[in-house]
Amino acid sequence: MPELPEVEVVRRGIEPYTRGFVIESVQVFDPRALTRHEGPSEDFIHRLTGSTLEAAVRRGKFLWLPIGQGEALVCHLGMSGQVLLGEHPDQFGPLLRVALQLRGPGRKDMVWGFVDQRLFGSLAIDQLVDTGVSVPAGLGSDSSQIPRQVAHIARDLLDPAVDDRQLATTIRRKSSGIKRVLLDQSVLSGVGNIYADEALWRAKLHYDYPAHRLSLTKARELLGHLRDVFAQALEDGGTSFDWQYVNVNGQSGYFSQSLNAYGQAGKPCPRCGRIILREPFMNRSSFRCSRCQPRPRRRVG
DNA sequence: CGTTGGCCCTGATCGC
DNA sequence: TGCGATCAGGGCCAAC
Repeated sequence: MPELPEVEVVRRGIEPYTRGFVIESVQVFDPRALTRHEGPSEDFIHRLTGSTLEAAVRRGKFLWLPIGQGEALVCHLGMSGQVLLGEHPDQFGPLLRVALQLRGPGRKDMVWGFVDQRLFGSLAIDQLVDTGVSVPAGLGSDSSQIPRQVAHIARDLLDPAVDDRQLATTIRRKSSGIKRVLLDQSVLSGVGNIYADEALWRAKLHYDYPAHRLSLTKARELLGHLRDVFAQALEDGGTSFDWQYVNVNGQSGYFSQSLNAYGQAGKPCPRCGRIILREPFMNRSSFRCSRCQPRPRRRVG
């Protein structure tokens, strides 16, 4: 379940193999991995073949690699996507959906493998459009251009252009529960189920706590917790909840060993010792401490 | 317009 | 051993 830290680990992993690397050939083993691409597989292959990668840029959970001509290869890992680097497509296993053969300047050839079990991830070629502001659109490039299909995605908490006070104000204008707001990629990006639960645990907030009832201070504190959780996960090389997430070198992350709430149902809260609960939330699960994160009371009147 | 609920997709795992 | 049920959840979109 790659979220911002895992995607950033992937970005850093592939970055040394982008600028100046030419895509010699493209193999699409399963066109369902191209659902974000407007057009058939042949179009994807044709537009990518012979192009030169310029950078590896990330905003939230979206990655894109500009290829010139105002276009970029856009990559979203979905739930189970992986980007693997190797020497031959055969080494990536049966879940390999797309392979790119790369030739680097003065280096031997290499293969970029897109592996995805559940097919929620995908690759696409998309037009780069102006964001309308001069600051970089994402991490990894100075360009202020962004793929059209990523334009509606908000900046993330590792983006220096994010103003916490302004973001906290935006959050406080929402009428939804706080977790739903954190997961809304048009408010802020990069947060998924795992890091939302971890940050809410640190902030001692229930997932249904109304966002508009947060004080400005509390909202900003929550953003700080999210940033801390991201930073710790990045240090650890990304969370790996199961074998599905492997970083670009094929190594599993291990932040999952330091999770306080997510996936800890039935275990004692590391802070107070009360049991961690698992509850249905938006067709998935939410984990919280039964004491530290009590269900909010209805406001009287 | 803001908000909300449901759907997509597959393979690992579990229970019988 | 076989097989159906269950589960994982990000992003999108229809509906309210």
